[in-house]
Amino acid sequence: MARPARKDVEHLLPTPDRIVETATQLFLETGYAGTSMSALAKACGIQKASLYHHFESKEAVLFACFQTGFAETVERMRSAAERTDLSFQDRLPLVLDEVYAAIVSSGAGRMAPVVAETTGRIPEVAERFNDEFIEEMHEIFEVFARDGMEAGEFEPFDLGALDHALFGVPVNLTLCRSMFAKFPDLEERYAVETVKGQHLQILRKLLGLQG
Amino acid sequence: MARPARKDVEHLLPTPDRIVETATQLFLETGYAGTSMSALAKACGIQKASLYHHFESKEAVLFACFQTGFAETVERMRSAAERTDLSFQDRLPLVLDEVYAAIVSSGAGRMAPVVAETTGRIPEVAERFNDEFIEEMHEIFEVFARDGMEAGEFEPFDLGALDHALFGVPVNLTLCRSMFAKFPDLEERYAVETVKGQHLQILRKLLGLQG
DNA sequence: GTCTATACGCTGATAGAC
DNA sequence: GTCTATCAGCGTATAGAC
Repeated sequence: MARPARKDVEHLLPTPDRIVETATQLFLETGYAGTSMSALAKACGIQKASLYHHFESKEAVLFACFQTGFAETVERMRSAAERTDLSFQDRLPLVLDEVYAAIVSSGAGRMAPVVAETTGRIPEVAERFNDEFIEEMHEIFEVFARDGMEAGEFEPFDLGALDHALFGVPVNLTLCRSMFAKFPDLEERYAVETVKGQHLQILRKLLGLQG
Repeated sequence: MARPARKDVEHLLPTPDRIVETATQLFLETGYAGTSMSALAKACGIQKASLYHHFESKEAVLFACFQTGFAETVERMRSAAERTDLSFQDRLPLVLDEVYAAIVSSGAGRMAPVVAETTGRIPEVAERFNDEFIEEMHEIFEVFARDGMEAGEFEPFDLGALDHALFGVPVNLTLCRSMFAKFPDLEERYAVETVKGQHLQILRKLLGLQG
């Protein structure tokens, strides 16, 4: 009996990319330890042994998941922060858009719980996550905020505090959206655009842009 | 040959409590799926089979970890928020102390990544976490903030936004402290008291208490 | 590059002695 | 209540045909 034909979607990406994308999804849903190579193979529509043709181990798959997207994400945020054709306060919502893309919507930031889960046994993941993602994002925003203050567009405010105010809200949102992913009212209670709007209010008030 | 004497510390708590406490610690460090019953037994200083005398399954241990402390934590926050002998602005740091205790220092909030990891297969955990912890904390703060505004002590500000400003910062801090637990400079970069102080600045500014 | 088949340790869980 | 001994099944990973 012939093997049933695969769905077209499985051929949209070369196998290694498809594995990484599928693995990312599964790690997000059930964690690293909770995702078996068998489950990954099945979700990819290939046999388990074929995984080992592309990646030498499960850890290698994890590393590959963290190799993707950091640089692009950081560069998108940098571009928004350096839009010198705009005033600082006009750049603020653009920067915020990139922060939410990076952390909540499509982003690397959603992997934070997986980093927490694996940091004990695979510390390299946490190191890369910190060096290539977190530190970069913080630095870009710090420069942006300080320049805005020096230009007199933003009221002076503690840069460290501002940093927490910027990243805390979307990180909390991502975690809630992950914890309550199965709740039917998720999109109501934790709507990205709504929270982003409220977050912008917060930042504008802290930077003295109100009124 | 005689079995080596146990350390005194293992006898400070009755066995079921010791199991729950040890399991909480292990779940925090290596996740639910990443923590085996053998590892738990060894960390408790008992045999694996003895675990099953006290808990009928691994899931039962997880539930027990989430049964502990929610009510007390919520009540401590409520007490702080309802200190009618103090002004609203004097209550604010006390409320913040309880929020940090609940989420960062000793708290139930540190289990959020475990909730995220298990919500797909064990949705009851996420439901309890939401109903008995998150929702309660939000409601207490919302009442506190609204009453403070109505009393004229706080400037009016969007309550939803304020909510994100309150919980985002400590949730982000907890997650960072979990991800970078092995970093030698953890206590420098992510010191609880420092962040709490910066967080208080943020809230005071949003509530119009500056100056 | 994908498959079938398999090695073998570890998993959650149980039986039954003490 | 704790132990030793054991189970079936699943975990990661490999061998070798096509």
